[in-house]
Amino acid sequence: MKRPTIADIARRAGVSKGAVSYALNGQPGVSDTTRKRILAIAQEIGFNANSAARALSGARARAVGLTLCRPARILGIEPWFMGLISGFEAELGAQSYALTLQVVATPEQEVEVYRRWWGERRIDGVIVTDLRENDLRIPVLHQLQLPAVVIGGSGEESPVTQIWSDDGGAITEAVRYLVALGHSRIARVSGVPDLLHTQVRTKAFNEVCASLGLSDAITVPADYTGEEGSRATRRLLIGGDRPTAIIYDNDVMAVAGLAVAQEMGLSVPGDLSIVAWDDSPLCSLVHPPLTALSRDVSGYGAQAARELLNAIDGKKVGNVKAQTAHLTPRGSTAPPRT
Amino acid sequence: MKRPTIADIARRAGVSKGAVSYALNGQPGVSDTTRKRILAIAQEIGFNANSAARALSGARARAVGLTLCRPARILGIEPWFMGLISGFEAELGAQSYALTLQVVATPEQEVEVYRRWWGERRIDGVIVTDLRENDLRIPVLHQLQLPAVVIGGSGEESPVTQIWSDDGGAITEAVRYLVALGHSRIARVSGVPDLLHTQVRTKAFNEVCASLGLSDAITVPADYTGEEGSRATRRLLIGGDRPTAIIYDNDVMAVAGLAVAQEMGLSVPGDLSIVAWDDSPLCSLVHPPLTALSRDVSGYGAQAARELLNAIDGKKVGNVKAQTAHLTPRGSTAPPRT
DNA sequence: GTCCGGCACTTAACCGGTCAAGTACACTAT
DNA sequence: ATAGTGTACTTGACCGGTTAAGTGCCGGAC
Repeated sequence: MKRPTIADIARRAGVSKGAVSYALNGQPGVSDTTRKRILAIAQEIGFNANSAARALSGARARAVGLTLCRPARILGIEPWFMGLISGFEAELGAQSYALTLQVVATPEQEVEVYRRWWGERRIDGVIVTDLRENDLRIPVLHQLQLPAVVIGGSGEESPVTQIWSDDGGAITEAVRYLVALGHSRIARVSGVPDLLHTQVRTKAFNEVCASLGLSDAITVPADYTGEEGSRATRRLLIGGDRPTAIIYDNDVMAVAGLAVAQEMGLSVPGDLSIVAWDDSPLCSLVHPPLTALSRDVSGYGAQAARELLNAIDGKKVGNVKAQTAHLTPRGSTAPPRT
Repeated sequence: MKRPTIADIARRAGVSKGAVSYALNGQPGVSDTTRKRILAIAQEIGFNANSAARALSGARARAVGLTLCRPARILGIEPWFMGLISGFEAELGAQSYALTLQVVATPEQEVEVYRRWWGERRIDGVIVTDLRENDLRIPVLHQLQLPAVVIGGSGEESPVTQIWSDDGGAITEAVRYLVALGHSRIARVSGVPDLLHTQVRTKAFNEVCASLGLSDAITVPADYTGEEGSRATRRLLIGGDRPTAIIYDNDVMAVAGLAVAQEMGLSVPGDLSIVAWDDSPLCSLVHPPLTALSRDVSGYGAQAARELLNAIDGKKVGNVKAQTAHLTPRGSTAPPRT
C-alpha cells in the first residue's frame, strides 16, 4: 500500500514527471487534454503531493507555528486561545496551510522553539501572542528573518507586523458606562502586568478615571486565573470603602469575582456591578450573565492569519488595527443601590 | 542569512556530508575526535536539520496530527481539549515531535484531512477523539495503515489502539454517592448521544439506577454547550416531580445548569445537587463550587501520545485503560431538603 | 613480505518533488 | 525551400538529508 508519487502518475499517463508537475500545478507546458488525463489519474489513485519533497525543492513548508506560553490550567479554561485558533484555521485551512502548535513554559523556551522550527524549515511563519514590554522574542524574529505577526501589541511602530485593537478606547467606554449608571467607586482586576496590552488598558483606565474625577479608582494586578481573580476580588470587597463596580481583564476572573461576591452575600448587580473583558459563552452561562467587552476573537485570529500569509508571500504589511471591543450590557451591571 | 546545512558543516570540518550525518546522529563511522569537532561546529553555527529533507529520505515527519471536530463556540470554552493538548505536548515535545492541529466541521472533513496529511507525509500518526458508533474514521485509518490512537472508546476490541477509561464505573460511583446522601430523584444531562462514551455512560447510569430502585431516573440528551445545558435543565426543573440532583456530562453544562437553578430561585445544593463530569478550574470557579468527577486529563493526553509514538515505532499496542474518574465532592452536593 | 580485518572515512544513489534548459514537431511567413 | 515561432513535451540538475557500498590506510598475524 505504497503512497503514490508523481512518478506513478507519469508512468500511467505515459508522460514524464515534469509534465505531471506542470499539469498538477496549473502551469503552462502541457496540453489541455493531457492535463485532464493527468488530473483524472491523480484523482483516481488518490494522489497527494509529498509535502517534504515540495518543501525541499525551495517551496514553502505550508505550515505556520503557534506557541502557547501560559500554564496549562489557565490555557484550558480561557476561551480566548481557542477562539483565536479557530480563526486561524478558517484562514489557513482555506489555503491548505497547517497549524503547528507547541505549549511552552517560558518566553526563553518559546524563542528556542522558533529557532528550531525555522532551522528545520518546519514552518513558514509564526503567530506571536502576549507581547511584553521589550519582548525578547522580537529581536530574535527579526534576526532570523522569520515572518511573523504579533497579536496584542500597542499599535506602535515595530519591526514586526502587529494586529492590535484599541483597548484603551474600549475600557474608556466601559468606565463611562458605569459612571453613567451612577457608579463612582470603580476598581479593576487586571491581567499579567508585564503584558503590553495590560499596560495600555491600565493607562487608559487611570486616565479616564482621572478625567471623570474618580479618585479611588485602583487596579489590582492578577494573572488571568480564577484563583487570582478571586483573591483580588476579596481584597477589593473587604475594605470599608468597597467599590460598587469592578472591571476584569478576562472572563475567567470575572466569573471568579462573581462567585466571590455571591459567597460574601453581595448581590450582583445590586451591590456590585461586574464587567468582563472578552465576551465568551462563559459570560452568558453564569447567573446573572455578565456584561462584557465583546469582540470577534475568531475574526481577529482570521485577520492575523491573513496578514501572516501576506508576510510569508513577501508582501510588506504594516500594523493592522482590528475592531475595537464594544460593550455588551447584560445582567451584571446596574445602578448602584443607594 | 542562509540557514546552514550539513554541507556547510562538512566544508568547515573538512569532511564529507556523510561523515557529518553519522556524527550528528550518533552512528558509528566517525572517530570520537571528529565527532566532537563536528558537533561543536553544528552548535556554533546553530544548525538544525531540515525536517523536509529528513522526512524525504525515508525517515519520519516527526509530527502527529489532531483534528478537532466541534463547533468553535464550544471548543473555546471546554477545558477538556486544552488539557488533552497540553498532555500531548508534554510527551511529544520531549521527543521533539510537533503537533499539527486542524479544526473541522464534520467527520467527513476529518477523514479528508487524515487522507491529505498522510498522503502528504506531513504526519506520522493521528490522535482521534470523540469516537462514535460505527465510526467512519476507523475503517479509513485502517485502510491507510495510518498509525492512530483513539481517545474515549469503550474499551472493546478494535482495529485501532484505544485509550479508554471506565466511565461506567465512575458514573455508578456518582449515583451511589447521591443515593447515600438521600437523593432518590436523580436526572442526567448527557453529551452528544452519538458518541460512544455517552452511550457507555447512559447504559451504566440506567443500570445503576434500576438496581437501586430509582424508577424515574431519566437522561436528557444535550450537546455539551451551555445553551443546551440550560435548556435541558429548565426542562427537568419545571416538571412537578423535579429531580433533587442532576449529573451533567461536562463542566460547561453543569455551570449552565447551576445558573438556571439560581435564576429559578432554587438553592444549590439545598433544592438541587449538581455533579459535573470532568473536573476543571471552571468547577471551582463558580459559587457554590461544583462536585465533579475528576480525572487527570493532561495525564490522559500524555498516555495517548506515548501510545501513539509506540504505534508509530511499529510496536503493536493493545487497548490501554486509563485511570477511572473519581468523585471530588464540593459545595454543590448535599442531602436534599425534606 | 604479504595478506587480512577493521576503522575512518568518501562516494554516490536515493527520497519526490520543482523548474530551467533542451528537443521534437507542426504550422506560418517569406 | 527555409527560417522562425510556438506548443508540448522531455531531460536532468537540484533541494538537504540518509545510507549502502566503496576506498585507503594502519596494525597485526603468519
